[in-house]
Amino acid sequence: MRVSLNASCPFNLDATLCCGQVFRWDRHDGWWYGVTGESVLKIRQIGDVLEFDNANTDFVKSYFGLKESLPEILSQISKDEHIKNAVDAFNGLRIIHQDPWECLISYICATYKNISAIRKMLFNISVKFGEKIRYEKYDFYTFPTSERLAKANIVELEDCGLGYRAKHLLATAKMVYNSKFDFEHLKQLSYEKAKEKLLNFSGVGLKVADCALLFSLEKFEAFPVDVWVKRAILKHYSSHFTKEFAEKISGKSLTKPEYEQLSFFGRSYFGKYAGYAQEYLYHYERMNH
DNA sequence: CAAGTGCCTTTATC
DNA sequence: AGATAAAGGCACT
Repeated sequence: MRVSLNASCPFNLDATLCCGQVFRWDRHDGWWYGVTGESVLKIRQIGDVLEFDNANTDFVKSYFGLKESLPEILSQISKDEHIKNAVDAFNGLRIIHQDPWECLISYICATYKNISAIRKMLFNISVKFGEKIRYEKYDFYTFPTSERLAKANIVELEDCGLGYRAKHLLATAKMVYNSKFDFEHLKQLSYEKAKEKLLNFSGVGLKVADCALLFSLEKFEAFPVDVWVKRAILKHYSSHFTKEFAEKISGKSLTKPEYEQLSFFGRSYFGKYAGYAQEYLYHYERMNH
């Protein structure tokens, strides 16, 4: 399948898959392979042409956020020179519409880990608890269902390299499975209400909730603040805070009120697409630190 | 090479 | 309410 992207629909597949929002995509021979739902999606971008196999066009457009008007979003968040530089560097980076269950579990695993470690944990979980799919010459695994993870035992999960995250993952899987939790319903709630619901899960604090809201529940005002975003804010937006506050939060992890303050700054300064600004700042900071 | 640091933080306990 | 310590393990220096 081929789709031509016109000038009003900028897209950068590599940046979108490399910027650390998703963890289960791999590149082989110039093509990206990832499991979405029950099947493997194979995709590459040559110039303004998107080529893919094993998926329909509507799904691809919706998964990669191609239905949002990126030029409109980028013009809304381009409030200053620094964000404009980040946007220019990675123009076409889009927020992926991930599966909410997989996204929540991924970011529970992500606490206090780096991206390569997160990828390993999620790979291990998928191999052990997911279904194998053979596609071309590679093996892939579906992301395990809440039922499968709810029925796992804690040692099996720890063996996936999860450490203390194993108990949070298990507790959340049990809550989701036993209550038949409806993630789709969260999309209809306000950012605040949906966040409140997510915070009830074990292993889900402000940062993890913001990631799930932004990357899978279409709450584009969510502004997750991790160490990289904190650094970017201190470097380029410190004038929005007192000198004492900036000094206090540098070089240590954030307390709850400190997190709230930074995240609130992001939402009010960048507006309703603050999450896009966050992702450009995050990626730009990581690539240029 | 050993040891230290950092990692897309949350929770339990004061 | 708000601060503090503890919680895998691995990659990188």
